[in-house]
Amino acid sequence: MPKKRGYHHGNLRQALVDAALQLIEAKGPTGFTLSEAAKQVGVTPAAVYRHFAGREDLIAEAARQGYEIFGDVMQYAYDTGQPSALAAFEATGRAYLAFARKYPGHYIAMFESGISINRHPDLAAVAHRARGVLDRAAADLAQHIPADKRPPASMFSAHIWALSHGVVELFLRNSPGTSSPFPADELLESGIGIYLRGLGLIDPDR
Amino acid sequence: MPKKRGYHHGNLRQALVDAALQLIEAKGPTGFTLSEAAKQVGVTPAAVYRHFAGREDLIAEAARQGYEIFGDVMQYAYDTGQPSALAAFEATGRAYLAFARKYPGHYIAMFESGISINRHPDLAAVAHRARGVLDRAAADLAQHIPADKRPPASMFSAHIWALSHGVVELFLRNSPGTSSPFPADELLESGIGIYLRGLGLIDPDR
DNA sequence: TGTACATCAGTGAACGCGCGTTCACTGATGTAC
DNA sequence: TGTACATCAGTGAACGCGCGTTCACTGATGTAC
Repeated sequence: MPKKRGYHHGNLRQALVDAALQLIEAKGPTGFTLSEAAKQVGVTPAAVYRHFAGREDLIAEAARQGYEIFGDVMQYAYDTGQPSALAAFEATGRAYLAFARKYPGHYIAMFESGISINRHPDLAAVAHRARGVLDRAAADLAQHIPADKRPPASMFSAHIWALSHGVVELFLRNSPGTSSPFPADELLESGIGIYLRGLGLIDPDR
Repeated sequence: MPKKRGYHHGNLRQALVDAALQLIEAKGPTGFTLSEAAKQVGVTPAAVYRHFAGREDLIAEAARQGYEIFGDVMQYAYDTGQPSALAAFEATGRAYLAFARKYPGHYIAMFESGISINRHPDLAAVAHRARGVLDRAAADLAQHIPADKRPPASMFSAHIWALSHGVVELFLRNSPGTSSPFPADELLESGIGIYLRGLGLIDPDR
């Protein structure tokens, strides 16, 4: 990160996004203000408008970058688990939590900032890509269930997505009075394990 | 609800809570402002301070009432399922979702308003009570698992809580680009079903 | 039943604040010749 | 290499706004005698 070089900043756009992420992480999506992000970067609030249409646009960009990273992380996890459908699926579940832990600012911008994903087409696209990885992992896994008792694959991914999201919201951060009884990873891991056993995909005695 | 009777309102305190809940439901926890709640009730912003210490105090009261209702709903569901531990457990899961659907304002105040539950002791107490019902249902259920392969009961309740919360956040409301593939109830119901099967508590062929 | 008075529950004006946003501007940078 | 000029990326002052909160006040209500 280059020191400020007088009048011109050099990479103000990204610096603003980074500042926004930092503020969001520190104070929540509400705590972040355009002016404060500008101040943190050492720039006048008006300068922001050279790069973004406004406050929401800046948050949207932060979220977009988050979905980009999220998609990559999920894809990498999926690839790592291959060729085992089971391993790939478990890996994506773990990756979800890892992402939330490692990129809390992005996570909040994506899921808790109240951003309307459908108002920014590119945001919707990149979000869809990330979601697609989990869907594919679920579809692969569904192949291993006898067709007659096979629930739709998108249902799996929805279940796992919901479980992961709930674990993050309730147990990763210190949410509503949650004196977390277990570490979040362990909770998610065991939850997914029991779920997969319920699908008949894991030996009950494993 | 009595018409405004001139100078004195009659039940301003509760009217303000109701207005806050309505605003929170309509615009999210951020959208709610003290002044607007006062205006909606037909009263000066200053009048609010006769009844609440300030903005956060008002939200806290809304959340408190939410936890009160939530606790009742969960308790009722638990009782309804008795004496079957399984039925009671499933009922509480369903009750979670029903509560979120029926009382969205309360739900948001409780879980998404960023309220710090530990700053208001009575809030913590009433939240703890609600949580306790789910814990008890899980403990009852754990009795039916052979002791040597029985995971701690608080883990169940955490799993179910997380799954329920995730379903609400992602699929009940129209959250981040969620073109919900399934109704939330169905999703939660099936998820819990698979989970319980994974615990060996439901016949695989049921 | 009537009156005096204490208490309660509002008013309305004012405040300071920080926000998002705009505007005309100017300093720095890049480029054509 | 040097100069003129267009373009870019900032400044800084100003704005209107609605917020949360305070204050001295006043109208309405309840109660004691």
